[in-house]
Amino acid sequence: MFYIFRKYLDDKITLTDQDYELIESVSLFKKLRKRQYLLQAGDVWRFNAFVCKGFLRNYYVDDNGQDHIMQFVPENNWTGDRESMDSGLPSKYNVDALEDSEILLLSKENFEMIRKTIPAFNDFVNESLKKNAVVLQERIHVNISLSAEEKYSDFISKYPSISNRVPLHMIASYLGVSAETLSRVRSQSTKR
Amino acid sequence: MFYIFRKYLDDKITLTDQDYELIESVSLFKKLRKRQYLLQAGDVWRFNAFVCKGFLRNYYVDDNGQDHIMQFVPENNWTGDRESMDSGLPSKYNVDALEDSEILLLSKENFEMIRKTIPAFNDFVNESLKKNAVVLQERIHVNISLSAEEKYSDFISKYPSISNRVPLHMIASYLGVSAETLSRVRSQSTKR
DNA sequence: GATTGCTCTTGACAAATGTCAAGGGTTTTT
DNA sequence: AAAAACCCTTGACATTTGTCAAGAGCAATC
Repeated sequence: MFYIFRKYLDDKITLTDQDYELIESVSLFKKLRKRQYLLQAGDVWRFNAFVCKGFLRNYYVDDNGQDHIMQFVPENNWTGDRESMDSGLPSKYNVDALEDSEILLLSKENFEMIRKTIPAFNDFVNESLKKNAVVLQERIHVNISLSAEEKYSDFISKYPSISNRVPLHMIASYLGVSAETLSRVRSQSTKR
Repeated sequence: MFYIFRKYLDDKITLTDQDYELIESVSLFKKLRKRQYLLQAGDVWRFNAFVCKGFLRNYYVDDNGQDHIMQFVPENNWTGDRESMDSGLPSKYNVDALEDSEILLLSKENFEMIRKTIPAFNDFVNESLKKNAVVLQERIHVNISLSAEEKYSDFISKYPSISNRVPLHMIASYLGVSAETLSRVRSQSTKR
Protein backbone atom coordinates (compact mmCIF):
# COMPACT_ATOMS: atom_id res chain seq x y z
CA MET A 1 0.00 0.00 0.00
CA PHE A 2 2.90 2.33 0.63
CA TYR A 3 3.67 2.49 -3.08
CA ILE A 4 0.56 4.57 -3.61
CA PHE A 5 1.75 7.20 -1.20
CA ARG A 6 5.16 7.06 -2.80
CA LYS A 7 3.69 7.63 -6.21
CA TYR A 8 1.75 10.59 -4.85
CA LEU A 9 4.87 12.14 -3.37
CA ASP A 10 6.99 11.38 -6.43
CA ASP A 11 4.63 13.51 -8.37
CA LYS A 12 5.31 16.53 -6.18
CA ILE A 13 8.83 16.28 -4.82
CA THR A 14 12.05 14.38 -5.34
CA LEU A 15 13.09 12.12 -2.49
CA THR A 16 15.80 9.52 -2.14
CA ASP A 17 15.17 5.86 -1.43
CA GLN A 18 16.41 6.46 2.07
CA ASP A 19 13.88 9.18 2.58
CA TYR A 20 11.14 6.80 1.55
CA GLU A 21 12.47 4.13 3.82
CA LEU A 22 12.33 6.53 6.70
CA ILE A 23 8.79 7.50 5.90
CA GLU A 24 7.66 3.95 5.40
CA SER A 25 9.26 2.87 8.66
CA VAL A 26 6.92 5.13 10.63
CA SER A 27 3.83 4.68 8.49
CA LEU A 28 0.79 2.92 9.88
CA PHE A 29 -1.78 1.31 7.68
CA LYS A 30 -5.43 0.92 8.30
CA LYS A 31 -8.20 -0.68 6.33
CA LEU A 32 -11.71 0.56 6.77
CA ARG A 33 -14.88 -1.11 5.64
CA LYS A 34 -17.65 1.11 4.42
CA ARG A 35 -19.30 2.87 7.36
CA GLN A 36 -16.37 2.33 9.73
CA TYR A 37 -15.04 5.30 11.60
CA LEU A 38 -11.55 6.65 11.38
CA LEU A 39 -12.35 9.32 13.96
CA GLN A 40 -15.33 9.77 16.22
CA ALA A 41 -16.35 13.03 17.83
CA GLY A 42 -15.12 13.08 21.39
CA ASP A 43 -11.86 11.32 20.65
CA VAL A 44 -8.56 13.11 20.38
CA TRP A 45 -6.99 12.95 16.96
CA ARG A 46 -3.24 12.46 16.64
CA PHE A 47 -2.48 11.66 13.01
CA ASN A 48 -2.09 12.87 9.52
CA ALA A 49 -4.20 10.55 7.43
CA PHE A 50 -3.63 9.98 3.74
CA VAL A 51 -6.27 8.11 1.77
CA CYS A 52 -4.59 5.58 -0.53
CA LYS A 53 -7.78 3.95 -1.70
CA GLY A 54 -11.44 4.51 -1.15
CA PHE A 55 -13.45 7.47 -0.02
CA LEU A 56 -14.08 9.13 3.33
CA ARG A 57 -16.09 12.00 4.65
CA ASN A 58 -15.36 14.41 7.45
CA TYR A 59 -18.44 15.80 9.14
CA TYR A 60 -19.99 16.88 12.38
CA VAL A 61 -23.37 16.41 13.92
CA ASP A 62 -25.14 19.45 15.31
CA ASP A 63 -27.44 19.66 18.32
CA ASN A 64 -30.45 18.77 16.20
CA GLY A 65 -28.78 15.61 15.01
CA GLN A 66 -28.07 16.95 11.56
CA ASP A 67 -24.92 16.08 9.66
CA HIS A 68 -22.76 18.74 8.12
CA ILE A 69 -20.07 17.49 5.83
CA MET A 70 -16.86 19.46 6.09
CA GLN A 71 -14.85 17.56 3.54
CA PHE A 72 -15.08 14.76 1.03
CA VAL A 73 -11.88 12.78 0.97
CA PRO A 74 -11.20 10.65 -2.10
CA GLU A 75 -7.92 8.82 -2.73
CA ASN A 76 -4.77 10.92 -2.73
CA ASN A 77 -6.10 13.36 -0.21
CA TRP A 78 -5.40 14.09 3.42
CA THR A 79 -7.80 14.26 6.27
CA GLY A 80 -8.01 14.33 10.04
CA ASP A 81 -8.72 17.09 12.47
CA ARG A 82 -5.96 19.61 12.78
CA GLU A 83 -7.75 21.47 15.52
CA SER A 84 -7.86 18.46 17.82
CA MET A 85 -4.35 17.40 16.88
CA ASP A 86 -2.90 20.81 17.68
CA SER A 87 -4.86 21.44 20.83
CA GLY A 88 -4.97 17.93 22.21
CA LEU A 89 -8.67 18.41 22.87
CA PRO A 90 -11.45 16.04 21.83
CA SER A 91 -12.59 16.42 18.27
CA LYS A 92 -15.93 17.81 17.18
CA TYR A 93 -15.69 15.91 13.95
CA ASN A 94 -16.33 12.43 12.66
CA VAL A 95 -14.49 10.81 9.83
CA ASP A 96 -15.91 7.64 8.34
CA ALA A 97 -15.64 5.59 5.20
CA LEU A 98 -18.18 5.97 2.41
CA GLU A 99 -16.47 3.11 0.59
CA ASP A 100 -14.03 0.43 1.67
CA SER A 101 -10.79 2.31 2.11
CA GLU A 102 -7.12 2.04 2.84
CA ILE A 103 -5.48 4.71 4.91
CA LEU A 104 -1.90 5.61 5.66
CA LEU A 105 -1.37 7.20 9.05
CA LEU A 106 1.53 9.27 10.28
CA SER A 107 1.44 10.23 13.91
CA LYS A 108 1.83 13.88 14.74
CA GLU A 109 5.28 13.26 16.19
CA ASN A 110 6.54 11.21 13.28
CA PHE A 111 5.12 13.66 10.81
CA GLU A 112 7.04 16.47 12.45
CA MET A 113 10.13 14.32 12.58
CA ILE A 114 9.90 13.72 8.84
CA ARG A 115 9.45 17.41 8.20
CA LYS A 116 12.55 18.21 10.18
CA THR A 117 14.60 15.44 8.62
CA ILE A 118 13.62 15.91 5.00
CA PRO A 119 13.57 19.55 3.87
CA ALA A 120 11.84 18.75 0.60
CA PHE A 121 9.02 17.14 2.53
CA ASN A 122 8.74 20.21 4.67
CA ASP A 123 8.48 22.38 1.58
CA PHE A 124 5.82 20.11 0.23
CA VAL A 125 3.80 20.43 3.44
CA ASN A 126 4.05 24.20 3.32
CA GLU A 127 2.94 24.23 -0.25
CA SER A 128 -0.01 22.00 0.61
CA LEU A 129 -1.03 24.21 3.50
CA LYS A 130 -1.01 27.23 1.25
CA LYS A 131 -3.07 25.52 -1.41
CA ASN A 132 -5.47 24.28 1.20
CA ALA A 133 -6.00 27.83 2.44
CA VAL A 134 -6.90 28.92 -1.08
CA VAL A 135 -9.42 26.11 -1.39
CA LEU A 136 -11.02 26.89 1.95
CA GLN A 137 -11.23 30.57 1.12
CA GLU A 138 -12.86 29.77 -2.16
CA ARG A 139 -15.44 27.67 -0.37
CA ILE A 140 -16.22 30.57 1.94
CA HIS A 141 -16.51 32.82 -1.10
CA VAL A 142 -19.09 30.45 -2.58
CA ASN A 143 -20.98 30.10 0.66
CA ILE A 144 -21.42 33.74 1.46
CA SER A 145 -22.46 34.82 -1.99
CA LEU A 146 -24.22 32.18 -4.03
CA SER A 147 -27.74 30.77 -4.11
CA ALA A 148 -28.44 27.08 -3.65
CA GLU A 149 -28.57 26.58 -7.39
CA GLU A 150 -25.32 28.40 -7.98
CA LYS A 151 -23.60 26.51 -5.21
CA TYR A 152 -24.71 23.24 -6.72
CA SER A 153 -23.52 24.03 -10.21
CA ASP A 154 -20.27 25.34 -8.80
CA PHE A 155 -19.84 22.08 -6.94
CA ILE A 156 -20.43 19.79 -9.87
CA SER A 157 -18.15 21.80 -12.08
CA LYS A 158 -15.38 21.73 -9.48
CA TYR A 159 -15.83 18.16 -8.34
CA PRO A 160 -17.50 16.17 -11.10
CA SER A 161 -16.00 12.91 -9.92
CA ILE A 162 -17.27 13.41 -6.39
CA SER A 163 -20.77 14.27 -7.52
CA ASN A 164 -20.97 10.91 -9.25
CA ARG A 165 -19.77 9.11 -6.19
CA VAL A 166 -21.94 10.36 -3.36
CA PRO A 167 -25.70 10.60 -2.84
CA LEU A 168 -27.28 13.95 -3.44
CA HIS A 169 -28.20 14.51 0.17
CA MET A 170 -24.53 14.47 1.09
CA ILE A 171 -23.77 17.17 -1.42
CA ALA A 172 -26.64 19.09 0.15
CA SER A 173 -25.04 18.64 3.54
CA TYR A 174 -21.70 19.82 2.20
CA LEU A 175 -23.26 22.89 0.66
CA GLY A 176 -25.40 23.76 3.65
CA VAL A 177 -28.68 23.31 1.81
CA SER A 178 -31.55 20.93 2.49
CA ALA A 179 -31.72 17.77 0.42
CA GLU A 180 -35.15 18.65 -0.89
CA THR A 181 -34.06 22.06 -2.07
CA LEU A 182 -31.11 20.57 -3.85
CA SER A 183 -33.29 18.00 -5.53
CA ARG A 184 -35.58 20.72 -6.83
CA VAL A 185 -32.73 22.95 -7.85
CA ARG A 186 -31.19 20.18 -9.84
CA SER A 187 -34.38 19.21 -11.65
CA GLN A 188 -34.89 22.87 -12.51
CA SER A 189 -31.47 23.21 -13.98
CA THR A 190 -31.60 20.01 -16.03
CA LYS A 191 -34.70 21.35 -17.72
CA ARG A 192 -32.48 23.88 -19.45
CA MET B 1 7.09 51.29 12.46
CA PHE B 2 9.16 48.17 12.28
CA TYR B 3 9.21 47.87 16.05
CA ILE B 4 5.56 46.87 15.98
CA PHE B 5 6.29 43.96 13.73
CA ARG B 6 9.23 43.07 15.89
CA LYS B 7 7.09 43.06 19.00
CA TYR B 8 4.61 40.82 17.23
CA LEU B 9 7.30 38.36 16.27
CA ASP B 10 8.98 38.48 19.66
CA ASP B 11 5.77 37.23 21.10
CA LYS B 12 5.87 34.10 18.97
CA ILE B 13 9.48 33.23 18.27
CA THR B 14 12.99 34.04 19.36
CA LEU B 15 15.14 35.80 16.81
CA THR B 16 18.54 37.42 17.00
CA ASP B 17 19.21 41.06 16.31
CA GLN B 18 20.80 40.02 13.06
CA ASP B 19 17.65 38.21 12.06
CA TYR B 20 15.67 41.36 12.67
CA GLU B 21 18.13 43.42 10.73
CA LEU B 22 17.76 41.10 7.80
CA ILE B 23 14.01 41.30 7.95
CA GLU B 24 13.96 45.05 8.35
CA SER B 25 16.36 45.49 5.46
CA VAL B 26 13.82 44.02 3.05
CA SER B 27 10.70 45.47 4.62
CA LEU B 28 8.64 48.03 2.79
CA PHE B 29 6.34 50.42 4.55
CA LYS B 30 3.15 51.91 3.33
CA LYS B 31 0.71 54.32 4.83
CA LEU B 32 -2.87 54.23 3.76
CA ARG B 33 -5.52 56.83 4.37
CA LYS B 34 -8.99 55.62 5.03
CA ARG B 35 -10.57 54.38 1.81
CA GLN B 36 -7.26 53.90 0.00
CA TYR B 37 -6.61 50.64 -1.71
CA LEU B 38 -3.79 48.27 -0.94
CA LEU B 39 -4.92 45.91 -3.68
CA GLN B 40 -7.45 46.36 -6.45
CA ALA B 41 -9.14 43.53 -8.29
CA GLY B 42 -7.38 43.00 -11.60
CA ASP B 43 -3.92 43.69 -10.25
CA VAL B 44 -1.43 40.97 -9.48
CA TRP B 45 -0.51 40.72 -5.83
CA ARG B 46 3.09 40.03 -4.85
CA PHE B 47 3.41 40.66 -1.12
CA ASN B 48 2.82 39.48 2.35
CA ALA B 49 1.20 42.41 4.12
CA PHE B 50 1.25 42.86 7.86
CA VAL B 51 -0.97 45.49 9.40
CA CYS B 52 0.98 47.44 12.03
CA LYS B 53 -1.72 50.00 12.67
CA GLY B 54 -5.21 50.59 11.45
CA PHE B 55 -7.80 48.37 9.95
CA LEU B 56 -8.34 46.90 6.49
CA ARG B 57 -10.87 44.78 4.75
CA ASN B 58 -10.43 42.17 2.05
CA TYR B 59 -13.45 41.75 -0.20
CA TYR B 60 -14.66 41.11 -3.68
CA VAL B 61 -17.41 42.58 -5.76
CA ASP B 62 -19.77 40.21 -7.54
CA ASP B 63 -21.46 40.66 -10.91
CA ASN B 64 -24.35 42.49 -9.29
CA GLY B 65 -22.02 45.00 -7.75
CA GLN B 66 -22.38 43.60 -4.26
CA ASP B 67 -19.50 43.48 -1.83
CA HIS B 68 -18.57 40.32 -0.02
CA ILE B 69 -16.06 40.75 2.74
CA MET B 70 -13.63 37.87 2.96
CA GLN B 71 -11.61 39.13 5.88
CA PHE B 72 -11.40 41.91 8.41
CA VAL B 73 -7.79 42.81 9.09
CA PRO B 74 -7.04 44.69 12.29
CA GLU B 75 -3.51 45.44 13.53
CA ASN B 76 -1.23 42.48 14.00
CA ASN B 77 -2.78 40.50 11.22
CA TRP B 78 -1.74 39.50 7.75
CA THR B 79 -3.53 40.00 4.53
CA GLY B 80 -3.09 39.90 0.78
CA ASP B 81 -4.17 37.43 -1.84
CA ARG B 82 -2.33 34.18 -1.73
CA GLU B 83 -4.11 32.90 -4.80
CA SER B 84 -2.88 35.73 -6.97
CA MET B 85 0.56 35.66 -5.41
CA ASP B 86 1.01 31.96 -6.05
CA SER B 87 -0.48 31.89 -9.51
CA GLY B 88 0.76 35.24 -10.78
CA LEU B 89 -2.73 35.89 -12.09
CA PRO B 90 -4.78 39.05 -11.49
CA SER B 91 -6.58 39.13 -8.19
CA LYS B 92 -10.32 38.87 -7.74
CA TYR B 93 -10.09 40.70 -4.44
CA ASN B 94 -9.82 44.23 -3.20
CA VAL B 95 -8.09 45.27 -0.03
CA ASP B 96 -8.70 48.74 1.28
CA ALA B 97 -8.38 50.71 4.49
CA LEU B 98 -11.34 51.20 6.78
CA GLU B 99 -9.18 53.44 8.95
CA ASP B 100 -5.88 55.20 8.38
CA SER B 101 -3.37 52.39 8.44
CA GLU B 102 0.30 51.49 8.37
CA ILE B 103 1.37 48.41 6.54
CA LEU B 104 4.57 46.43 6.40
CA LEU B 105 5.15 44.67 3.11
CA LEU B 106 7.44 41.76 2.33
CA SER B 107 7.68 40.79 -1.29
CA LYS B 108 7.06 37.18 -2.15
CA GLU B 109 10.73 36.66 -2.94
CA ASN B 110 12.04 38.29 0.20
CA PHE B 111 9.54 36.46 2.31
CA GLU B 112 10.74 33.15 0.92
CA MET B 113 14.32 34.24 1.40
CA ILE B 114 13.64 34.97 5.06
CA ARG B 115 11.96 31.63 5.51
CA LYS B 116 14.96 29.86 4.05
CA THR B 117 17.45 31.89 6.04
CA ILE B 118 15.75 31.83 9.42
CA PRO B 119 14.39 28.43 10.42
CA ALA B 120 12.44 29.82 13.36
CA PHE B 121 10.66 32.18 11.03
CA ASN B 122 9.81 29.30 8.79
CA ASP B 123 8.36 27.38 11.70
CA PHE B 124 6.34 30.40 12.63
CA VAL B 125 4.92 30.64 9.12
CA ASN B 126 3.95 26.99 9.17
CA GLU B 127 2.29 27.40 12.49
CA SER B 128 0.39 30.41 11.20
CA LEU B 129 -0.76 28.55 8.12
CA LYS B 130 -2.07 25.73 10.25
CA LYS B 131 -3.92 28.06 12.55
CA ASN B 132 -5.33 29.91 9.61
CA ALA B 133 -6.70 26.68 8.20
CA VAL B 134 -8.49 26.01 11.47
CA VAL B 135 -10.04 29.47 11.43
CA LEU B 136 -11.19 29.11 7.85
CA GLN B 137 -12.67 25.71 8.51
CA GLU B 138 -14.52 27.07 11.50
CA ARG B 139 -15.97 29.80 9.33
CA ILE B 140 -17.20 27.22 6.85
CA HIS B 141 -18.69 25.28 9.70
CA VAL B 142 -20.64 28.35 10.79
CA ASN B 143 -21.72 29.17 7.29
CA ILE B 144 -23.13 25.83 6.32
CA SER B 145 -25.04 25.23 9.51
CA LEU B 146 -26.22 28.35 11.28
CA SER B 147 -29.10 30.78 10.78
CA ALA B 148 -28.53 34.49 10.31
CA GLU B 149 -29.14 35.10 13.99
CA GLU B 150 -26.76 32.37 15.09
CA LYS B 151 -24.10 33.55 12.71
CA TYR B 152 -24.38 37.03 14.10
CA SER B 153 -24.10 36.02 17.73
CA ASP B 154 -21.24 33.71 16.85
CA PHE B 155 -19.49 36.62 15.19
CA ILE B 156 -19.86 39.06 18.04
CA SER B 157 -18.72 36.49 20.56
CA LYS B 158 -15.66 35.62 18.48
CA TYR B 159 -14.78 39.14 17.40
CA PRO B 160 -16.20 41.62 19.89
CA SER B 161 -13.58 44.21 19.07
CA ILE B 162 -14.30 44.05 15.37
CA SER B 163 -18.04 44.35 15.85
CA ASN B 164 -17.49 47.64 17.62
CA ARG B 165 -15.28 48.89 14.88
CA VAL B 166 -17.20 48.33 11.66
CA PRO B 167 -20.69 49.26 10.52
CA LEU B 168 -23.30 46.58 10.74
CA HIS B 169 -23.72 46.26 7.00
CA MET B 170 -20.13 45.12 6.73
CA ILE B 171 -20.67 42.38 9.24
CA ALA B 172 -23.68 41.40 7.15
CA SER B 173 -21.46 41.26 4.10
CA TYR B 174 -18.93 39.14 5.95
CA LEU B 175 -21.61 36.72 7.10
CA GLY B 176 -23.37 36.49 3.76
CA VAL B 177 -26.60 38.01 5.01
CA SER B 178 -28.41 41.17 3.93
CA ALA B 179 -27.94 44.26 6.06
CA GLU B 180 -31.66 44.54 6.70
CA THR B 181 -31.91 40.99 7.93
CA LEU B 182 -29.01 41.50 10.25
CA SER B 183 -30.54 44.68 11.61
CA ARG B 184 -33.77 42.84 12.40
CA VAL B 185 -31.98 39.84 13.82
CA ARG B 186 -30.05 42.02 16.16
CA SER B 187 -33.04 44.00 17.39
CA GLN B 188 -34.82 40.69 18.01
CA SER B 189 -32.00 39.30 20.05
CA THR B 190 -31.51 42.41 22.18
CA LYS B 191 -35.12 42.12 23.25
CA ARG B 192 -34.16 39.05 25.26
C1' DG C 1 -23.49 76.08 10.46
C1' DA C 2 -25.31 74.05 6.42
C1' DT C 3 -24.86 70.22 3.53
C1' DT C 4 -23.77 65.91 2.27
C1' DG C 5 -23.19 61.26 2.96
C1' DC C 6 -23.30 57.29 5.72
C1' DT C 7 -25.69 54.16 8.82
C1' DC C 8 -29.40 51.97 10.73
C1' DT C 9 -34.18 50.89 11.15
C1' DT C 10 -38.73 49.67 9.66
C1' DG C 11 -42.65 48.35 6.66
C1' DA C 12 -44.54 45.86 2.86
C1' DC C 13 -43.96 42.49 -0.05
C1' DA C 14 -41.43 38.86 -2.90
C1' DA C 15 -38.46 35.10 -3.34
C1' DA C 16 -35.76 31.45 -1.58
C1' DT C 17 -35.30 27.81 1.35
C1' DG C 18 -36.75 24.60 5.00
C1' DT C 19 -39.94 21.13 6.99
C1' DC C 20 -43.01 17.42 7.03
C1' DA C 21 -45.04 13.72 4.86
C1' DA C 22 -45.82 10.37 1.43
C1' DG C 23 -44.58 7.26 -2.25
C1' DG C 24 -41.79 4.95 -5.70
C1' DG C 25 -37.66 3.05 -7.17
C1' DT C 26 -33.16 1.14 -5.99
C1' DT C 27 -29.85 -1.34 -3.64
C1' DT C 28 -28.40 -3.97 0.30
C1' DT C 29 -29.05 -7.23 3.69
C1' DT C 30 -30.79 -11.26 5.55
C1' DA D 1 -36.81 -14.19 -2.67
C1' DA D 2 -38.36 -11.27 0.85
C1' DA D 3 -37.46 -7.64 3.85
C1' DA D 4 -35.18 -3.70 5.11
C1' DA D 5 -32.75 0.28 4.28
C1' DC D 6 -31.59 3.91 1.46
C1' DC D 7 -32.26 7.51 -1.98
C1' DC D 8 -34.75 10.69 -4.51
C1' DT D 9 -38.74 13.22 -5.78
C1' DT D 10 -42.86 15.87 -5.12
C1' DG D 11 -46.63 18.49 -2.87
C1' DA D 12 -48.26 21.58 0.60
C1' DC D 13 -47.14 24.73 3.63
C1' DA D 14 -44.20 27.44 7.08
C1' DT D 15 -40.31 30.07 7.90
C1' DT D 16 -36.46 32.61 6.77
C1' DT D 17 -34.28 35.80 4.17
C1' DG D 18 -33.98 39.25 0.49
C1' DT D 19 -35.49 43.52 -1.93
C1' DC D 20 -37.16 48.01 -2.38
C1' DA D 21 -38.31 52.21 -0.45
C1' DA D 22 -38.57 55.75 2.93
C1' DG D 23 -37.05 58.28 6.76
C1' DA D 24 -34.50 59.48 10.98
C1' DG D 25 -30.23 60.22 13.35
C1' DC D 26 -25.29 61.13 13.16
C1' DA D 27 -20.93 62.24 11.64
C1' DA D 28 -17.87 64.10 8.26
C1' DT D 29 -16.92 67.79 5.21
C1' DC D 30 -16.78 72.12 3.35
